[in-house]
Amino acid sequence: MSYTYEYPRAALTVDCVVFGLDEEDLKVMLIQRDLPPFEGRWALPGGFVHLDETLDDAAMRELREETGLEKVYLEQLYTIGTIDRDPRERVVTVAYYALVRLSDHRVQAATDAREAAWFAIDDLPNLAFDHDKILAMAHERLSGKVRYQPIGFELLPNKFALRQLQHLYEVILDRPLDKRNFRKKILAMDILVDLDEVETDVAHRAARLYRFDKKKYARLTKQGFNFEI
Amino acid sequence: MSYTYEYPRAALTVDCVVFGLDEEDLKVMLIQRDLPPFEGRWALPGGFVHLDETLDDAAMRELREETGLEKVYLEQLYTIGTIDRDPRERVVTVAYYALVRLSDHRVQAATDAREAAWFAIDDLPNLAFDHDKILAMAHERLSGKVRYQPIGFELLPNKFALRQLQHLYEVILDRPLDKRNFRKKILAMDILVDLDEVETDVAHRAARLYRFDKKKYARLTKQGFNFEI
DNA sequence: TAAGTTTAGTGTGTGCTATACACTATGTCA
DNA sequence: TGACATAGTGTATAGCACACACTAAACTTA
Repeated sequence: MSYTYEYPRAALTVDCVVFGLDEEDLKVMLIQRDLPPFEGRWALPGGFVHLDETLDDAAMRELREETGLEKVYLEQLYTIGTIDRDPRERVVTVAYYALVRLSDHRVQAATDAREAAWFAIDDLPNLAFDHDKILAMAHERLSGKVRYQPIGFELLPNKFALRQLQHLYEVILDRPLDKRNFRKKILAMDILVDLDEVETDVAHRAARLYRFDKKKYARLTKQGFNFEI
Repeated sequence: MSYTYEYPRAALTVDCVVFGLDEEDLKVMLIQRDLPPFEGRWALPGGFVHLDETLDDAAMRELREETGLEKVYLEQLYTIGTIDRDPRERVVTVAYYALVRLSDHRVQAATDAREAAWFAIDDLPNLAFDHDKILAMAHERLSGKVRYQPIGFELLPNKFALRQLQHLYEVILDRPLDKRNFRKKILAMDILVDLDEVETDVAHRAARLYRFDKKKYARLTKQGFNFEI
């Protein structure tokens, strides 16, 4: 089967920058290419957009197929149309970034035989295509957005301690935050639910657990409240 | 001439939301379609991406061809891949928004015979395709971005009075601002150059003229300064 | 030329918010 | 039971956001 058009057309792909957070670093999931070009190099998960799916759907499908991830927070980042970004032909890619809870989605192997792995954001391998640029753009967007949108919670387990939340912001914003001021600020927003539970299996005093209250946040937002760290 | 591919491909277009500001309102430039579908309806300027041009270039070219505008501030907005957004076939569009100085670019007729005209943002006609949604998205982006990036100056003449600048923010943010606080804030940023000139041909006390100092702004930004209105 | 009209241009006080900063409480482990 | 590790808490200060009203200057018109 083949398809013919009056004018030449670019191929359209999606690529995903998948962020995860562990006790140490901000991480990114990469897959190892098993085909030329850039065979053997690490790359962002992604692939061609089908004609019967939206761009968002394509991004989700590729994530599922290549990394086994499902139901993650996904947001469009930017569309890159540099002419020679793919050595084979003109390929325009719609870049997305995703936030996943490493605690839930334990480092899974890719379902379709390619190697998939997490890399610390400041210890990345050489990447295929212009994926380093896309990744840098995603990182920048995340750092910017996390301060005025409560998307950070997408990286934490549903139940989390305030220390974990603070750690998240310290890692993403790359600067230390004052514990007392941080707690004051976040609790004053009144968007967390105190679960009346504490951590278990920790070798020290256990911290209280909270969860992010999406509904309350939505309500407050309608009343003009602005999230900001 | 025709082009054949192994898999079907979406058509790729760019569409531009062009903002301008006059003494009254925030305006948008639209063109009247002279071909089906939506023949006769108003639409965003835009068209197909050629294979030998980047997306940015395509957006600039379409703007030039359809509205006569050149050297305007142009920024990518979002890529829309809804499946049935064009009744003919699958069309993915990369939306841009542009800011132009109405003072420089006097309302020009389109160069390629289509009608082009400015519309006040809150008095728009029915638009073709999903252009109303794209326009709303652009408006939202502009309102958000104008507060923490000095892009508003792209809508003003190079020499402007503080009243005009304040008016710009009042129109875009859709709320009144206090004159003294506004002046204090903007002058304290130290990103304007006092030109030691005054308005002419006004029927009242003439205001001093300023211009935005791009270089100074860049320098300050490197030192951690953050623009904010 | 005087009065009227229109916009330019200016300063202060008050309350809130950001920030800096250090100790006690509680649980685990040896 | 003592050492260790992290949880959890309050206050003081400085700077910033915001509210607020009058005088100055230029032109217009009677």
